Amino acid sequence: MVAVDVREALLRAALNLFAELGSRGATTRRIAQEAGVNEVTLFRHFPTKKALIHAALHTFVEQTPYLRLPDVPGNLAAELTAWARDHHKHLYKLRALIRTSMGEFEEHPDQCKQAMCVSISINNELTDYLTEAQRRGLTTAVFVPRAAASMLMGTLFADAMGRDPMPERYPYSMRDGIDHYIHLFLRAIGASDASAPPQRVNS
Amino acid sequence: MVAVDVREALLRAALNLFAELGSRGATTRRIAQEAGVNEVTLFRHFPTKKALIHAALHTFVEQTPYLRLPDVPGNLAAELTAWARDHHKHLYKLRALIRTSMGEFEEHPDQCKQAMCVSISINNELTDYLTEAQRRGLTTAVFVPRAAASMLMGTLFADAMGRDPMPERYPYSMRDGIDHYIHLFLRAIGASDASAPPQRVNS
DNA sequence: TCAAATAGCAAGCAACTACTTGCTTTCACA
DNA sequence: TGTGAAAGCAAGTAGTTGCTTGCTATTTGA
Repeated sequence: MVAVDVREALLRAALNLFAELGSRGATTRRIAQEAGVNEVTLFRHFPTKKALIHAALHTFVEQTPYLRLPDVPGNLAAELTAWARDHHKHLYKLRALIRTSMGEFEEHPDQCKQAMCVSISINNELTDYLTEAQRRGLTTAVFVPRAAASMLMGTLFADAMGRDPMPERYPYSMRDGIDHYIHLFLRAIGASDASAPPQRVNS
Repeated sequence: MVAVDVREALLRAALNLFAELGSRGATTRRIAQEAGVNEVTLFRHFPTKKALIHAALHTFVEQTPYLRLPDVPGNLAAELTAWARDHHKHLYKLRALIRTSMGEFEEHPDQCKQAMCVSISINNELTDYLTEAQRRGLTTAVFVPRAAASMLMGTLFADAMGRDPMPERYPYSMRDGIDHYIHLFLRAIGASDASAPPQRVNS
């Protein structure tokens, strides 16, 4: 096993164990074991456990891709539905990591902010998209784009985070849920084609 | 100091330290110190640390009051605004505890569910309220009450949890934010008085 | 006033933590 | 074939963890 493999194995193991057990629970012994590597080797690649976890979060965040919204809004219903599905899928896949990071905000605010910075740029992008839609007259209602963006993202976020701790709150499937949310959202911003009840959209 | 005081001091200290440091960080030494009590005394009141934290969450959850929605919906805008303000205030006050509980879901799912059960009943109550509003013709749009309830609660939840880790995403005040959310929400469900832009409402 | 309940205190337990040291093994590459 | 980088391994550091033991001081209620 060459050096770069060991490093990557350690980063991946650290990320997985951090997501599952938090930074206190992700011990150097466990990380090394999960990476299939001796614990001493861990300390030869990273000076401290803190540095390892920081690096794990950093490289993960910077590798994370996400679906971009069009610069020029066209079909709001179609574009927002596709975007919401992708964003929700992404949040749901990373739910353990996100929950753990947020849970450690009091103790390690910088580490938490590091993990959350993706969400900030996505929020900015959605805000820009809604502002542009508004400017082009694709929406008829009066609303504050940033607040509307927070509403839609907050809805998707809460759904993705709350689905397994509170299944009672989400008796519908993810797909149906997103259709409902988008339908409500389109009417909230006065998008013209929001009059019909939500229909299945093939993606 | 009589026995009941010691017990309550321990419960309160355990809750605070759990919210701040998680169950791994809330050590029995620290809890005892915060409660102004000897560590041995802690183990005389609670058999294990686990039992103490469980009891702390349990008594806290069952003491938590929350503003009820009217059984019979009248003025949707006024009632939902008052409710949303109260609910958001509550979430924001408990943000550290909620974040920590959710962060430990992978490791202690039952403990997390225990803390989240309040949110489930609130969700049920809001769903009932919206169903009744729909039945009485106070809303003109077609929507699924449970999904709408999740949307509003999700929005408030994400705002309360994300405000301090991501201030960039919430450049408006809590009060203004809630006004915007409610305005959007009322139009989403087709509440008749949702045509005007959001105005300050004295509470 | 006396006994029972409850607290404090000092000490210690075994297990685990992050991290180190010294030495040996493996292996690509020149 | 030999050399240097990188890995493994056994052991040990000092500190922390949940929890216990044995004993003493204080309070409380009959």
